[in-house]
Amino acid sequence: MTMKLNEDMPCHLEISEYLIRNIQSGIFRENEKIPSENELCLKFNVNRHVIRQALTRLTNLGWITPFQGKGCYVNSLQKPIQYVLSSNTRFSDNMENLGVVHQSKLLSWEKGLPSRVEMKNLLLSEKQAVYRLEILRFIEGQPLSVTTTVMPEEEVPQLEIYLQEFKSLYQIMLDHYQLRPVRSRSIFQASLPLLRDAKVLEIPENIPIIQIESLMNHPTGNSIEYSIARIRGDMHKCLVEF
Amino acid sequence: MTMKLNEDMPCHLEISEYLIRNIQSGIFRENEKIPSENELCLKFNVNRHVIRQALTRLTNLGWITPFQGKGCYVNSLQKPIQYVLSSNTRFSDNMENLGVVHQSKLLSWEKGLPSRVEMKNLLLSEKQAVYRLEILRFIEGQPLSVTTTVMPEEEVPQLEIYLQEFKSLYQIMLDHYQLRPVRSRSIFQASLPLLRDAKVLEIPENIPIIQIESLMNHPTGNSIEYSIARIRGDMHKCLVEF
DNA sequence: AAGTGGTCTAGACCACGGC
DNA sequence: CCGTGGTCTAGACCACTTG
Repeated sequence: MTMKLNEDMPCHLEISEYLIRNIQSGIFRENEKIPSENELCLKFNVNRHVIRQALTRLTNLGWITPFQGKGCYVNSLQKPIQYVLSSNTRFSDNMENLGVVHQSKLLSWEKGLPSRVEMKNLLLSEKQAVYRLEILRFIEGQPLSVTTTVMPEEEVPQLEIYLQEFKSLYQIMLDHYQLRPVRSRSIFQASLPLLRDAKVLEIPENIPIIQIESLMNHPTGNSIEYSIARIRGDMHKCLVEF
Repeated sequence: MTMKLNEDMPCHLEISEYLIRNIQSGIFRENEKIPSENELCLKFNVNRHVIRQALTRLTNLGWITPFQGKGCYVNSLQKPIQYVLSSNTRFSDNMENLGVVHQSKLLSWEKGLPSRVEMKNLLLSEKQAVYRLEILRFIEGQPLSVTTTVMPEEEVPQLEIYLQEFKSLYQIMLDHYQLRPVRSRSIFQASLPLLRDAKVLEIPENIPIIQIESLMNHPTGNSIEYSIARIRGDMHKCLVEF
């Protein structure tokens, strides 16, 4: 059973639009396999290369994920979690409030001298060491975000001791340093992930992420934490109230 | 002069990485042409199709833009404008403060009944009509964002009169209705543009955008403006202070 | 007319997954 | 083993830009 196509649009675009409509209308269902490349070749009576062009577009736009040897599967469409950003909220609080299963994992950490940007944001001299942490956060078992967090050593001396059994940065700061940082500003930007971030987030490199650069202060005033979070755009919304 | 390639990576990936490095290091300069497909075929001694795969990736990641009959040109890398979002700032104010040349254009408008979402946000009944505006904003002559703005008719009766010579929505509200809306909340999300938005923004459909859904109130309390802005991620940062 | 990118065909071999 | 997607070749014609 072959399928006719219009003639004003390139064939591969026509086919990708057709497939997208089929996903949107639920004919191809979430997490299920779409027809194989060969089947689509027969259906549309075109060369396999044309089908592959169409499927590449669907992959890039985040509709499907191809698996070698298995087929192309429709991505489960995320209903983004709504995170409330205010001066006092942190990741764990938000997820607790939403009743969402969450988890943090320390990917890596280092102690070193601050970069120019870090010096500027944390008001440090070039000799004041900082801790730099890479934290991966999950909700419902899925990677949601990677965050680079930088703190002056003098605020959290010997932090490595408490990193052995890392569960929540907030908890460490509270339990061992009596610190309760307050958000002073955040900067939002949409972008594409770096290859490294795309890998740990388990997404293709074409999926947009929201980057949130934040500065957290002591309640009394001085900056103690500078972080850059890269968050899957399709899993996350961020609400700010004024 | 041909070029050797490693063997552990697919050839097209290898080539696209090579080209990206060349752009990053400035060997291929901003707004200049990169070698043609045929030249690259000779250089790497591969089929044209392989080169096209590599160039497709570069296009999708926003490095180059192809022009039929001319060649592929390196995109000018944007330094994103930093917009301050607070309860009182609007587009014009921000751009004035930054000393940036800006402009707004009314793409279309309509008067109609509110959707369910609009009713919920603006606290309207299903019989209360709304004005719906599509506004395109430019900075330095380049399209930056498309915004859909919805306002109850009763707040801005006979708005169409003032839309004839549209320059700034804020100005119209202030001059003709003595309204000075205040931002009550915004929701941020990174996503890909709809085809329609990609066209008016003059970007490929793979470039991430930040979507900002805002609710603006009367200083006294009730909601008077509900808007959804879609903004080029590479041209825009949004700062929120707490 | 020559060169560029855009589309499409036909066919080959490989790597991977599941039966 | 077969079917799947991933890579690559060789060649064709078209649409568009430039000289």
